[in-house]
Amino acid sequence: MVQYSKKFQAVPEPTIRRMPSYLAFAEGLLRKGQQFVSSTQIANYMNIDPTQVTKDLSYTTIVGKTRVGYEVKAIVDVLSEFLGFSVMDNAFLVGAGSLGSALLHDSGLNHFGLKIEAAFDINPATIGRKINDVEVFHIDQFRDLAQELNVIMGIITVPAENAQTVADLMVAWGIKAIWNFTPARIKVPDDIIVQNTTLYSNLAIIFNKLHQEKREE
Amino acid sequence: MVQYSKKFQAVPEPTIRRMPSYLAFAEGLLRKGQQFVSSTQIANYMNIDPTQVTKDLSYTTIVGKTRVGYEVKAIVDVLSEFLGFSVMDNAFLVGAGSLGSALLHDSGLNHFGLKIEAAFDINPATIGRKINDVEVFHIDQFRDLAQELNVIMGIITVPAENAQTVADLMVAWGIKAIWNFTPARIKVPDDIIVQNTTLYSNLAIIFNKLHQEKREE
DNA sequence: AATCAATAAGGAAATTTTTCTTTAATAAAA
DNA sequence: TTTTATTAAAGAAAAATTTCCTTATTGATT
Repeated sequence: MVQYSKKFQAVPEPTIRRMPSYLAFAEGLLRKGQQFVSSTQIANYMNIDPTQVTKDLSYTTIVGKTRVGYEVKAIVDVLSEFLGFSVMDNAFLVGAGSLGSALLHDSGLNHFGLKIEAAFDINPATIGRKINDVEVFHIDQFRDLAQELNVIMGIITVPAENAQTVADLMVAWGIKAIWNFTPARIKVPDDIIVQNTTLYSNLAIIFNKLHQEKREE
Repeated sequence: MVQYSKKFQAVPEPTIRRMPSYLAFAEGLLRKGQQFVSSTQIANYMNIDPTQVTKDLSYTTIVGKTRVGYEVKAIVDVLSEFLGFSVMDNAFLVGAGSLGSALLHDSGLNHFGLKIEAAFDINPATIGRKINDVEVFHIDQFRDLAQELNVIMGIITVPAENAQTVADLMVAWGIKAIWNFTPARIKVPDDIIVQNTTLYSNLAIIFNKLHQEKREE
């Protein structure tokens, strides 16, 4: 594994997974005008242990006040910054099908620092159309456009069997990170960051729990 | 935590998360006509340790053959069954916005054992419409329809601030599991299964890795 | 026929993550 | 002013997960 200096200790992935929810909670409190929030409150909201919250927040520069809690505004500011939500990164999306266009419509991505600059597909019916102001190009045009725009992320929302082909293209285009929404795993060079997001994994977890209940009866 | 007999040992969540990818891989091999697959091959595809694969598969009834591997067809059959993808469960979806309609369009859910019977919203523009043959009703009609159809799962794709309200409704309707796509955490009775699927968590992980690279430079 | 190499499987060890415990600080209450 | 209760924070312990190690099996090679 990669070595880090003590200053930049690697943050556990489960911690990073929880942080966006802390942020969403704090944003809500901020809107309601609440100034401080305790780890107990956050833990209660998240249904986790309070020490988990303090441990998680200790990876950031946020410090709490005994008997008071954390400043809500500080959580919002520091966490947005920490999670990389406060700087805008550019992305290309390949596969303007149903999931692809859902992402194109999702303003949340914009809010959390991701701007989808262009979409690509091979379906003539969608090429040339605009989805939520993002134009859909033929995939062959990717190379030219990648030159123009400073795009660091590629989003794959094509059918699973085409995932590797698209990933290869993205690597060739010089993309740094790939967000893969297919259940297929892709092979890329070591320096490319890959995040697999498979909805069906979540479905599997739900079904497993449902069936577990049945087994216990 | 819940107690299980040794026969029905709880399967680690990370294992269940990986299984749909094993399944997708095996389905691909089956289409290509490959009869056997080794843990090494699967591990190579997944970029994980081979023993991880054998450990994961050992939770199921699948057994491998030394020097040969696992039967591809067995993996497909057993894993589909094991993950609950081979029986169809019924769901209601609340929030027919962009993410909601993407899910309605996604044939993968059907393939993996989930049928969305109806969708609900409060937006008059979408009520009455059909999205991929699924009708959109006003949310007040939920109660009546829940009686008719044997719906065990509720899918929440509304804005985060309305998640709790919708969840409360779902619990009142007698739903057993909730698939929550908002970053908000919902409070439900202990016997209700909740699966939180927040896209932005994945975004946070990517950004974190990207920034880590920068720090290492 | 004998040897070699690849593999599954089970157990042990290491690592990671979560939970528990203790301590110190401090706002609120008495 | 003193006491009490709540909290953050740091460290220890426990639990969960992954990786390593060993063994046995068996198809392929010599």
